[in-house]
Amino acid sequence: MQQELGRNLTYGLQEVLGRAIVVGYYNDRPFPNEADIVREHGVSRSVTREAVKMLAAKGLLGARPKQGTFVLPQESWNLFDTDVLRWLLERKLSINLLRHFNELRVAVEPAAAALAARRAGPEQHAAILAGLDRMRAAEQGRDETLDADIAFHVAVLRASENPFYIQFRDVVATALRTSIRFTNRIAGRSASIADHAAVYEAIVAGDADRARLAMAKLIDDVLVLIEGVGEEAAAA
Amino acid sequence: MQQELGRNLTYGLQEVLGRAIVVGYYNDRPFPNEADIVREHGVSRSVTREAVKMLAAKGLLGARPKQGTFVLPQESWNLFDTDVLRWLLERKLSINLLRHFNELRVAVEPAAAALAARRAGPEQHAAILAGLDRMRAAEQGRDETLDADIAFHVAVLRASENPFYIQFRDVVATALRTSIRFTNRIAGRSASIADHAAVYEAIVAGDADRARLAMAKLIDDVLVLIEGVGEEAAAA
DNA sequence: TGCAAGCCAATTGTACGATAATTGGCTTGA
DNA sequence: TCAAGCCAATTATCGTACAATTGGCTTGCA
Repeated sequence: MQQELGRNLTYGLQEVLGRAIVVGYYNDRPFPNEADIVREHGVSRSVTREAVKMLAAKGLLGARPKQGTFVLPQESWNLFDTDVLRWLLERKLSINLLRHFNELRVAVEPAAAALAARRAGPEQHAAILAGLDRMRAAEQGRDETLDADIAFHVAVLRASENPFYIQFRDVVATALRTSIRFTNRIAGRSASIADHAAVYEAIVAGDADRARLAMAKLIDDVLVLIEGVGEEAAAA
Repeated sequence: MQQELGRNLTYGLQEVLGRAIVVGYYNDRPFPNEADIVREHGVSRSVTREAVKMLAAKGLLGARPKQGTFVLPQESWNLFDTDVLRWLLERKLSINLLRHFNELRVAVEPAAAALAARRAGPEQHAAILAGLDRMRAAEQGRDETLDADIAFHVAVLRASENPFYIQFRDVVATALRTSIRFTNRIAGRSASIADHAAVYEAIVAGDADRARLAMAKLIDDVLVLIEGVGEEAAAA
Protein backbone atom coordinates (compact mmCIF):
# COMPACT_ATOMS: atom_id res chain seq x y z
CA MET A 1 0.00 0.00 0.00
CA GLN A 2 2.53 2.51 -1.19
CA GLN A 3 0.59 4.09 -4.02
CA GLU A 4 -1.93 6.42 -2.38
CA LEU A 5 -3.43 9.41 -4.07
CA GLY A 6 -2.47 12.95 -3.22
CA ARG A 7 0.48 15.02 -4.24
CA ASN A 8 2.80 13.14 -1.92
CA LEU A 9 2.97 10.37 0.64
CA THR A 10 1.98 12.58 3.56
CA TYR A 11 -1.17 13.88 1.91
CA GLY A 12 -1.93 10.42 0.61
CA LEU A 13 -1.74 8.92 4.07
CA GLN A 14 -3.79 11.77 5.50
CA GLU A 15 -6.42 11.00 2.90
CA VAL A 16 -6.56 7.30 3.71
CA LEU A 17 -6.62 7.74 7.47
CA GLY A 18 -9.01 10.69 7.36
CA ARG A 19 -11.48 8.85 5.22
CA ALA A 20 -11.29 5.77 7.43
CA ILE A 21 -11.96 7.86 10.52
CA VAL A 22 -14.90 9.74 9.06
CA VAL A 23 -16.64 6.71 7.61
CA GLY A 24 -16.43 5.14 11.04
CA TYR A 25 -13.88 2.41 10.48
CA TYR A 26 -12.42 3.00 13.93
CA ASN A 27 -15.73 3.08 15.76
CA ASP A 28 -15.26 -0.44 16.95
CA ARG A 29 -11.51 -0.77 16.98
CA PRO A 30 -8.67 1.28 18.43
CA PHE A 31 -6.74 3.72 16.29
CA PRO A 32 -3.25 2.40 15.58
CA ASN A 33 -0.18 3.98 17.08
CA GLU A 34 2.71 5.41 15.07
CA ALA A 35 4.60 2.16 14.86
CA ASP A 36 1.55 0.30 13.57
CA ILE A 37 0.80 2.90 10.93
CA VAL A 38 4.39 2.78 9.77
CA ARG A 39 4.16 -0.99 9.46
CA GLU A 40 0.71 -1.16 7.91
CA HIS A 41 1.25 1.53 5.31
CA GLY A 42 4.89 1.08 4.59
CA VAL A 43 5.82 4.73 5.08
CA SER A 44 8.40 6.40 7.28
CA ARG A 45 7.68 7.72 10.70
CA SER A 46 8.10 11.30 9.48
CA VAL A 47 5.28 10.88 7.00
CA THR A 48 3.13 9.19 9.60
CA ARG A 49 3.62 11.92 12.15
CA GLU A 50 2.96 14.70 9.66
CA ALA A 51 -0.24 13.06 8.45
CA VAL A 52 -1.44 12.55 12.01
CA LYS A 53 -0.63 16.16 12.85
CA MET A 54 -2.72 17.37 9.93
CA LEU A 55 -5.66 15.28 11.05
CA ALA A 56 -5.16 16.61 14.56
CA ALA A 57 -5.29 20.14 13.14
CA LYS A 58 -8.68 19.30 11.63
CA GLY A 59 -9.92 18.06 14.98
CA LEU A 60 -10.11 14.38 14.04
CA LEU A 61 -7.25 13.02 16.11
CA GLY A 62 -5.59 13.59 19.43
CA ALA A 63 -2.37 12.08 20.77
CA ARG A 64 -0.61 11.74 24.06
CA PRO A 65 2.47 9.86 25.19
CA LYS A 66 1.82 6.40 26.56
CA GLN A 67 -1.84 6.66 25.61
CA GLY A 68 -1.29 6.72 21.88
CA THR A 69 -3.24 8.35 19.08
CA PHE A 70 -7.01 8.34 19.24
CA VAL A 71 -10.04 9.51 17.31
CA LEU A 72 -11.70 12.55 18.88
CA PRO A 73 -15.49 12.75 19.31
CA GLN A 74 -17.38 13.97 16.24
CA GLU A 75 -18.19 17.21 17.97
CA SER A 76 -14.62 18.37 17.75
CA TRP A 77 -14.24 17.55 14.07
CA ASN A 78 -14.02 20.61 11.90
CA LEU A 79 -17.02 19.90 9.67
CA PHE A 80 -16.37 22.96 7.54
CA ASP A 81 -13.03 21.64 6.40
CA THR A 82 -13.00 20.72 2.73
CA ASP A 83 -11.42 17.35 3.31
CA VAL A 84 -13.72 16.39 6.15
CA LEU A 85 -16.73 17.27 4.04
CA ARG A 86 -15.42 15.19 1.17
CA TRP A 87 -14.87 12.21 3.47
CA LEU A 88 -18.33 12.69 4.92
CA LEU A 89 -19.69 12.25 1.42
CA GLU A 90 -18.04 8.88 1.11
CA ARG A 91 -19.90 7.32 3.92
CA LYS A 92 -23.14 5.58 3.38
CA LEU A 93 -25.71 7.84 1.85
CA SER A 94 -27.73 9.30 4.67
CA ILE A 95 -30.90 11.29 4.27
CA ASN A 96 -30.13 12.66 7.69
CA LEU A 97 -26.85 14.20 6.55
CA LEU A 98 -28.62 15.78 3.61
CA ARG A 99 -31.22 17.25 5.93
CA HIS A 100 -28.53 18.66 8.21
CA PHE A 101 -26.83 20.27 5.24
CA ASN A 102 -29.96 21.95 4.03
CA GLU A 103 -31.05 23.08 7.47
CA LEU A 104 -27.82 25.02 7.49
CA ARG A 105 -28.18 26.29 3.95
CA VAL A 106 -31.67 27.58 4.59
CA ALA A 107 -30.27 29.81 7.30
CA VAL A 108 -27.07 30.90 5.61
CA GLU A 109 -27.81 31.38 1.95
CA PRO A 110 -30.86 33.63 2.24
CA ALA A 111 -28.90 35.86 4.58
CA ALA A 112 -26.03 35.91 2.12
CA ALA A 113 -28.41 36.84 -0.67
CA ALA A 114 -29.79 39.68 1.41
CA LEU A 115 -26.31 41.04 2.08
CA ALA A 116 -25.46 40.64 -1.58
CA ALA A 117 -28.49 42.71 -2.55
CA ARG A 118 -27.17 45.54 -0.41
CA ARG A 119 -23.52 45.35 -1.32
CA ALA A 120 -22.79 43.56 -4.54
CA GLY A 121 -21.20 45.62 -7.30
CA PRO A 122 -21.33 45.19 -11.07
CA GLU A 123 -18.63 42.56 -11.29
CA GLN A 124 -20.33 40.45 -8.64
CA HIS A 125 -23.65 40.79 -10.42
CA ALA A 126 -21.84 39.56 -13.49
CA ALA A 127 -20.46 36.54 -11.64
CA ILE A 128 -23.92 35.55 -10.44
CA LEU A 129 -25.34 36.05 -13.91
CA ALA A 130 -22.55 33.91 -15.32
CA GLY A 131 -23.63 31.11 -12.99
CA LEU A 132 -27.21 31.53 -14.10
CA ASP A 133 -26.20 31.44 -17.75
CA ARG A 134 -24.28 28.26 -17.16
CA MET A 135 -27.41 26.72 -15.70
CA ARG A 136 -29.35 27.74 -18.77
CA ALA A 137 -26.66 26.30 -21.00
CA ALA A 138 -26.65 23.12 -18.96
CA GLU A 139 -30.34 22.67 -19.53
CA GLN A 140 -29.54 22.38 -23.20
CA GLY A 141 -26.69 20.00 -22.54
CA ARG A 142 -23.93 22.53 -23.08
CA ASP A 143 -22.61 22.48 -19.50
CA GLU A 144 -22.75 20.42 -16.33
CA THR A 145 -25.93 21.08 -14.39
CA LEU A 146 -24.37 20.42 -11.01
CA ASP A 147 -21.28 22.57 -11.57
CA ALA A 148 -23.41 25.40 -12.88
CA ASP A 149 -25.71 25.23 -9.87
CA ILE A 150 -22.73 25.31 -7.54
CA ALA A 151 -21.18 28.24 -9.41
CA PHE A 152 -24.39 30.23 -8.99
CA HIS A 153 -24.68 29.64 -5.26
CA VAL A 154 -21.00 30.31 -4.63
CA ALA A 155 -21.19 33.57 -6.57
CA VAL A 156 -23.99 34.72 -4.27
CA LEU A 157 -21.97 33.81 -1.19
CA ARG A 158 -19.02 35.78 -2.53
CA ALA A 159 -21.23 38.75 -3.28
CA SER A 160 -22.14 38.99 0.40
CA GLU A 161 -18.69 40.47 0.95
CA ASN A 162 -18.52 38.75 4.29
CA PRO A 163 -15.54 36.39 4.64
CA PHE A 164 -17.47 34.03 6.89
CA TYR A 165 -20.20 33.50 4.35
CA ILE A 166 -17.67 32.77 1.65
CA GLN A 167 -16.44 29.89 3.77
CA PHE A 168 -19.65 28.03 3.05
CA ARG A 169 -18.74 27.42 -0.55
CA ASP A 170 -17.51 23.92 0.23
CA VAL A 171 -20.53 23.11 2.35
CA VAL A 172 -22.86 24.26 -0.39
CA ALA A 173 -20.95 22.38 -3.05
CA THR A 174 -20.99 19.23 -0.96
CA ALA A 175 -24.65 19.63 -0.13
CA LEU A 176 -25.54 19.97 -3.80
CA ARG A 177 -23.46 16.95 -4.73
CA THR A 178 -25.24 14.99 -2.02
CA SER A 179 -28.61 16.26 -3.13
CA ILE A 180 -28.19 15.18 -6.69
CA ARG A 181 -27.66 11.62 -5.60
CA PHE A 182 -31.17 11.74 -4.19
CA THR A 183 -33.04 14.12 -6.40
CA ASN A 184 -31.95 12.31 -9.50
CA ARG A 185 -33.67 9.28 -8.09
CA ILE A 186 -36.58 11.00 -6.44
CA ALA A 187 -37.65 13.51 -9.01
CA GLY A 188 -36.25 13.98 -12.47
CA ARG A 189 -36.79 17.72 -12.34
CA SER A 190 -33.80 19.90 -12.99
CA ALA A 191 -33.31 22.80 -10.63
CA SER A 192 -35.73 25.54 -11.45
CA ILE A 193 -34.03 28.18 -13.55
CA ALA A 194 -36.82 30.64 -12.95
CA ASP A 195 -36.41 30.46 -9.19
CA HIS A 196 -32.70 31.05 -9.50
CA ALA A 197 -33.27 33.96 -11.84
CA ALA A 198 -35.57 35.51 -9.25
CA VAL A 199 -32.71 35.54 -6.77
CA TYR A 200 -30.43 37.18 -9.28
CA GLU A 201 -32.95 39.85 -10.18
CA ALA A 202 -33.66 40.73 -6.58
CA ILE A 203 -29.96 41.13 -5.88
CA VAL A 204 -29.42 43.34 -8.90
CA ALA A 205 -32.46 45.40 -7.89
CA GLY A 206 -30.90 45.84 -4.46
CA ASP A 207 -33.99 44.41 -2.79
CA ALA A 208 -32.62 42.57 0.23
CA ASP A 209 -35.89 41.15 1.47
CA ARG A 210 -36.93 39.84 -1.90
CA ALA A 211 -33.48 38.28 -2.38
CA ARG A 212 -33.75 36.60 1.00
CA LEU A 213 -37.15 35.18 0.25
CA ALA A 214 -36.25 34.03 -3.23
CA MET A 215 -33.22 32.16 -1.95
CA ALA A 216 -35.20 30.71 0.94
CA LYS A 217 -37.74 29.37 -1.51
CA LEU A 218 -35.05 27.55 -3.46
CA ILE A 219 -33.78 25.73 -0.43
CA ASP A 220 -37.14 25.24 1.22
CA ASP A 221 -38.20 23.30 -1.82
CA VAL A 222 -35.32 20.90 -1.31
CA LEU A 223 -36.05 20.67 2.40
CA VAL A 224 -39.67 19.80 1.77
CA LEU A 225 -38.61 17.18 -0.70
CA ILE A 226 -36.29 15.67 1.87
CA GLU A 227 -38.87 15.64 4.63
CA GLY A 228 -41.21 13.91 2.21
CA VAL A 229 -38.66 11.17 1.65
CA GLY A 230 -38.16 10.95 5.39
CA GLU A 231 -41.89 10.29 5.84
CA GLU A 232 -41.78 7.71 3.11
CA ALA A 233 -38.90 5.93 4.76
CA ALA A 234 -40.65 6.11 8.13
CA ALA A 235 -43.82 4.71 6.64
CA ALA A 236 -42.07 1.87 4.84
CA MET B 1 13.05 31.76 21.66
CA GLN B 2 12.67 28.25 22.96
CA GLN B 3 9.97 28.80 25.52
CA GLU B 4 6.73 29.02 23.56
CA LEU B 5 3.34 28.22 24.99
CA GLY B 6 1.39 25.10 24.12
CA ARG B 7 1.71 21.59 25.36
CA ASN B 8 4.81 20.98 23.30
CA LEU B 9 7.22 22.59 20.86
CA THR B 10 5.23 21.74 17.76
CA TYR B 11 2.03 23.28 19.04
CA GLY B 12 3.99 26.20 20.40
CA LEU B 13 5.55 26.90 17.04
CA GLN B 14 2.22 26.48 15.30
CA GLU B 15 0.82 29.05 17.67
CA VAL B 16 3.57 31.58 17.01
CA LEU B 17 3.56 31.16 13.24
CA GLY B 18 -0.22 31.00 12.98
CA ARG B 19 -0.68 34.16 14.97
CA ALA B 20 1.96 35.96 12.91
CA ILE B 21 0.24 34.94 9.68
CA VAL B 22 -3.24 35.93 10.78
CA VAL B 23 -2.27 39.30 12.19
CA GLY B 24 -0.64 40.05 8.87
CA TYR B 25 3.02 39.99 9.79
CA TYR B 26 3.88 38.37 6.47
CA ASN B 27 1.81 40.71 4.33
CA ASP B 28 4.87 42.66 3.36
CA ARG B 29 7.60 40.08 3.71
CA PRO B 30 8.07 36.54 2.44
CA PHE B 31 7.30 33.58 4.63
CA PRO B 32 10.53 31.88 5.74
CA ASN B 33 11.51 28.46 4.48
CA GLU B 34 12.15 25.46 6.70
CA ALA B 35 15.80 26.20 7.22
CA ASP B 36 15.05 29.78 8.29
CA ILE B 37 12.37 28.71 10.75
CA VAL B 38 14.72 26.16 12.25
CA ARG B 39 17.35 28.84 12.68
CA GLU B 40 15.05 31.61 13.91
CA HIS B 41 13.15 29.51 16.44
CA GLY B 42 15.84 27.11 17.51
CA VAL B 43 13.79 23.97 16.94
CA SER B 44 14.43 20.87 14.92
CA ARG B 45 13.28 20.39 11.39
CA SER B 46 10.74 17.75 12.49
CA VAL B 47 9.01 20.24 14.73
CA THR B 48 9.10 22.84 12.01
CA ARG B 49 7.63 20.56 9.40
CA GLU B 50 4.89 19.31 11.69
CA ALA B 51 3.87 22.84 12.65
CA VAL B 52 3.81 23.92 9.02
CA LYS B 53 1.77 20.86 8.10
CA MET B 54 -0.80 21.75 10.76
CA LEU B 55 -1.09 25.28 9.45
CA ALA B 56 -1.41 23.87 5.96
CA ALA B 57 -4.27 21.68 7.20
CA LYS B 58 -6.01 24.83 8.42
CA GLY B 59 -5.59 26.44 5.03
CA LEU B 60 -3.07 29.07 6.09
CA LEU B 61 0.03 27.75 4.35
CA GLY B 62 1.04 26.00 1.19
CA ALA B 63 4.41 24.55 0.24
CA ARG B 64 6.16 23.34 -2.85
CA PRO B 65 9.70 22.24 -3.56
CA LYS B 66 11.99 24.96 -4.81
CA GLN B 67 9.28 27.54 -4.28
CA GLY B 68 9.21 27.25 -0.52
CA THR B 69 6.45 27.75 1.99
CA PHE B 70 3.98 30.56 1.47
CA VAL B 71 0.91 32.12 3.06
CA LEU B 72 -2.29 31.27 1.21
CA PRO B 73 -4.91 33.93 0.41
CA GLN B 74 -7.37 34.66 3.23
CA GLU B 75 -10.15 33.05 1.29
CA SER B 76 -8.68 29.62 1.81
CA TRP B 77 -8.17 30.05 5.55
CA ASN B 78 -10.49 27.95 7.60
CA LEU B 79 -12.15 30.74 9.55
CA PHE B 80 -14.20 28.31 11.63
CA ASP B 81 -11.11 26.76 13.14
CA THR B 82 -10.73 27.49 16.84
CA ASP B 83 -7.13 28.53 16.53
CA VAL B 84 -7.67 30.76 13.53
CA LEU B 85 -10.51 32.52 15.33
CA ARG B 86 -8.36 33.06 18.38
CA TRP B 87 -5.57 34.53 16.27
CA LEU B 88 -8.08 36.73 14.51
CA LEU B 89 -8.96 38.18 17.89
CA GLU B 90 -5.38 39.21 18.44
CA ARG B 91 -5.19 41.51 15.55
CA LYS B 92 -6.05 45.11 15.89
CA LEU B 93 -9.56 45.64 17.08
CA SER B 94 -11.75 46.03 14.04
CA ILE B 95 -15.36 47.09 14.05
CA ASN B 96 -15.55 45.45 10.67
CA LEU B 97 -14.64 42.03 12.03
CA LEU B 98 -17.26 42.42 14.73
CA ARG B 99 -19.87 43.29 12.12
CA HIS B 100 -18.93 40.25 10.04
CA PHE B 101 -19.28 38.04 13.08
CA ASN B 102 -22.71 39.30 13.92
CA GLU B 103 -23.96 39.22 10.36
CA LEU B 104 -23.28 35.52 10.56
CA ARG B 105 -24.79 35.08 13.98
CA VAL B 106 -28.01 36.81 12.99
CA ALA B 107 -28.49 34.16 10.32
CA VAL B 108 -27.33 31.13 12.24
CA GLU B 109 -28.52 31.50 15.81
CA PRO B 110 -32.19 32.28 15.17
CA ALA B 111 -32.34 29.23 12.92
CA ALA B 112 -30.70 27.14 15.62
CA ALA B 113 -33.21 28.42 18.15
CA ALA B 114 -36.06 27.48 15.85
CA LEU B 115 -34.72 23.97 15.44
CA ALA B 116 -34.18 23.74 19.18
CA ALA B 117 -37.80 24.65 19.79
CA ARG B 118 -38.85 21.71 17.66
CA ARG B 119 -36.38 19.14 18.89
CA ALA B 120 -34.84 19.92 22.25
CA GLY B 121 -35.57 17.48 25.05
CA PRO B 122 -35.67 18.01 28.82
CA GLU B 123 -31.92 17.74 29.38
CA GLN B 124 -31.26 20.31 26.66
CA HIS B 125 -33.85 22.63 28.12
CA ALA B 126 -32.00 22.22 31.39
CA ALA B 127 -28.69 23.13 29.78
CA ILE B 128 -30.14 26.32 28.33
CA LEU B 129 -31.74 27.18 31.63
CA ALA B 130 -28.43 26.59 33.36
CA GLY B 131 -26.85 29.16 31.07
CA LEU B 132 -29.63 31.59 31.84
CA ASP B 133 -29.21 31.03 35.56
CA ARG B 134 -25.51 31.69 35.27
CA MET B 135 -26.32 35.00 33.61
CA ARG B 136 -28.62 35.90 36.46
CA ALA B 137 -25.97 34.91 38.96
CA ALA B 138 -23.41 36.95 37.07
CA GLU B 139 -25.56 40.03 37.34
CA GLN B 140 -25.11 39.75 41.07
CA GLY B 141 -21.42 39.19 40.72
CA ARG B 142 -21.53 35.47 41.44
CA ASP B 143 -20.30 34.39 37.99
CA GLU B 144 -18.59 35.72 34.89
CA THR B 145 -21.00 37.58 32.66
CA LEU B 146 -19.20 36.74 29.47
CA ASP B 147 -18.81 33.03 30.19
CA ALA B 148 -22.44 32.79 31.20
CA ASP B 149 -23.58 34.49 28.02
CA ILE B 150 -21.46 32.13 25.95
CA ALA B 151 -22.79 29.10 27.82
CA PHE B 152 -26.35 30.16 27.05
CA HIS B 153 -25.79 30.60 23.33
CA VAL B 154 -23.79 27.40 23.00
CA ALA B 155 -26.52 25.46 24.78
CA VAL B 156 -29.02 26.68 22.20
CA LEU B 157 -26.74 25.66 19.36
CA ARG B 158 -26.38 22.20 20.87
CA ALA B 159 -30.11 21.90 21.30
CA SER B 160 -30.57 22.27 17.56
CA GLU B 161 -29.34 18.68 17.27
CA ASN B 162 -27.65 19.56 14.02
CA PRO B 163 -23.91 18.90 14.03
CA PHE B 164 -23.22 21.80 11.73
CA TYR B 165 -24.85 24.31 14.03
CA ILE B 166 -22.85 23.03 16.95
CA GLN B 167 -19.71 23.96 15.05
CA PHE B 168 -20.52 27.60 15.56
CA ARG B 169 -19.77 27.49 19.26
CA ASP B 170 -16.29 28.88 18.73
CA VAL B 171 -17.49 31.58 16.38
CA VAL B 172 -20.12 32.66 18.86
CA ALA B 173 -17.70 32.59 21.75
CA THR B 174 -15.19 34.62 19.79
CA ALA B 175 -17.84 37.07 18.64
CA LEU B 176 -18.98 37.65 22.20
CA ARG B 177 -15.45 38.12 23.42
CA THR B 178 -14.93 40.65 20.66
CA SER B 179 -18.20 42.36 21.42
CA ILE B 180 -17.42 42.89 25.04
CA ARG B 181 -14.31 44.81 24.14
CA PHE B 182 -16.62 47.30 22.43
CA THR B 183 -19.82 47.19 24.37
CA ASN B 184 -18.04 47.67 27.65
CA ARG B 185 -16.80 50.93 26.27
CA ILE B 186 -19.86 51.88 24.28
CA ALA B 187 -22.65 51.09 26.63
CA GLY B 188 -22.38 49.85 30.18
CA ARG B 189 -25.54 47.79 29.87
CA SER B 190 -25.23 44.13 30.68
CA ALA B 191 -26.85 41.78 28.22
CA SER B 192 -30.56 41.82 28.72
CA ILE B 193 -31.62 38.88 30.84
CA ALA B 194 -35.24 39.30 29.90
CA ASP B 195 -34.49 38.97 26.19
CA HIS B 196 -32.50 35.82 26.80
CA ALA B 197 -35.25 34.41 28.96
CA ALA B 198 -37.72 34.99 26.13
CA VAL B 199 -35.63 32.74 23.91
CA TYR B 200 -35.54 30.05 26.54
CA GLU B 201 -39.29 30.18 27.10
CA ALA B 202 -40.10 29.99 23.42
CA ILE B 203 -37.90 26.94 23.04
CA VAL B 204 -39.45 25.19 26.00
CA ALA B 205 -42.89 26.05 24.65
CA GLY B 206 -41.89 24.45 21.35
CA ASP B 207 -42.71 27.64 19.48
CA ALA B 208 -40.16 27.72 16.66
CA ASP B 209 -41.15 31.05 15.19
CA ARG B 210 -41.16 32.84 18.51
CA ALA B 211 -37.78 31.32 19.36
CA ARG B 212 -36.40 32.49 16.03
CA LEU B 213 -37.66 36.03 16.53
CA ALA B 214 -36.51 36.26 20.12
CA MET B 215 -33.00 35.18 19.19
CA ALA B 216 -32.97 37.49 16.19
CA LYS B 217 -33.84 40.39 18.46
CA LEU B 218 -30.88 39.66 20.71
CA ILE B 219 -28.43 39.80 17.87
CA ASP B 220 -30.14 42.57 15.95
CA ASP B 221 -29.65 44.78 18.98
CA VAL B 222 -25.93 44.19 18.82
CA LEU B 223 -25.92 44.75 15.08
CA VAL B 224 -27.70 48.07 15.44
CA LEU B 225 -25.26 49.09 18.11
CA ILE B 226 -22.38 48.26 15.81
CA GLU B 227 -23.81 50.13 12.86
CA GLY B 228 -24.27 53.10 15.15
CA VAL B 229 -20.61 53.01 16.07
CA GLY B 230 -19.78 52.71 12.39
CA GLU B 231 -21.72 55.92 11.69
CA GLU B 232 -20.00 57.63 14.57
CA ALA B 233 -16.61 56.62 13.27
CA ALA B 234 -17.54 57.72 9.76
CA ALA B 235 -18.74 61.07 11.06
CA ALA B 236 -15.63 61.66 13.15
C1' DT C 1 18.55 35.62 -33.29
C1' DG C 2 15.23 32.60 -31.35
C1' DC C 3 14.09 28.75 -29.02
C1' DA C 4 14.00 24.30 -27.07
C1' DA C 5 16.37 20.75 -24.53
C1' DG C 6 18.71 19.84 -20.81
C1' DC C 7 21.45 20.96 -16.75
C1' DC C 8 21.64 23.21 -12.03
C1' DA C 9 20.48 24.67 -7.62
C1' DA C 10 17.04 25.60 -4.08
C1' DT C 11 13.60 23.72 -1.39
C1' DT C 12 10.54 20.47 0.22
C1' DG C 13 9.80 15.32 0.68
C1' DT C 14 11.19 10.85 2.73
C1' DA C 15 13.81 7.70 5.48
C1' DC C 16 16.25 6.05 9.51
C1' DG C 17 18.17 5.92 14.05
C1' DA C 18 18.86 7.70 18.54
C1' DT C 19 17.48 9.88 22.77
C1' DA C 20 14.19 12.68 25.75
C1' DA C 21 9.79 13.55 27.93
C1' DT C 22 5.32 12.19 29.40
C1' DT C 23 2.23 9.36 31.65
C1' DG C 24 -0.62 5.55 33.23
C1' DG C 25 -0.09 1.41 35.70
C1' DC C 26 2.36 -1.49 38.87
C1' DT C 27 5.03 -2.46 42.72
C1' DT C 28 6.76 -2.02 46.97
C1' DG C 29 7.26 -0.62 51.55
C1' DA C 30 5.65 1.66 55.75
C1' DT D 1 -4.53 0.93 53.06
C1' DC D 2 -2.18 4.03 50.70
C1' DA D 3 1.33 6.85 48.93
C1' DA D 4 5.87 7.19 46.86
C1' DG D 5 8.53 5.70 43.47
C1' DC D 6 9.78 2.62 39.64
C1' DC D 7 8.69 0.78 34.92
C1' DA D 8 7.30 0.47 30.34
C1' DA D 9 4.73 2.22 26.38
C1' DT D 10 4.17 5.88 23.38
C1' DT D 11 4.71 10.20 21.60
C1' DA D 12 8.15 14.21 21.25
C1' DT D 13 12.45 15.93 19.61
C1' DC D 14 16.80 15.93 17.31
C1' DG D 15 20.19 15.08 13.64
C1' DT D 16 21.68 13.42 9.27
C1' DA D 17 21.42 11.71 4.77
C1' DC D 18 19.45 11.29 0.43
C1' DA D 19 15.43 11.63 -3.03
C1' DA D 20 12.09 14.27 -5.72
C1' DT D 21 10.33 18.36 -7.59
C1' DT D 22 10.62 22.44 -9.97
C1' DG D 23 11.76 27.00 -11.63
C1' DG D 24 15.46 29.33 -13.74
C1' DC D 25 19.58 29.36 -16.41
C1' DT D 26 22.58 27.90 -19.86
C1' DT D 27 23.92 26.02 -23.77
C1' DG D 28 23.78 24.48 -28.29
C1' DC D 29 21.35 23.97 -32.46
C1' DA D 30 18.66 25.71 -36.35
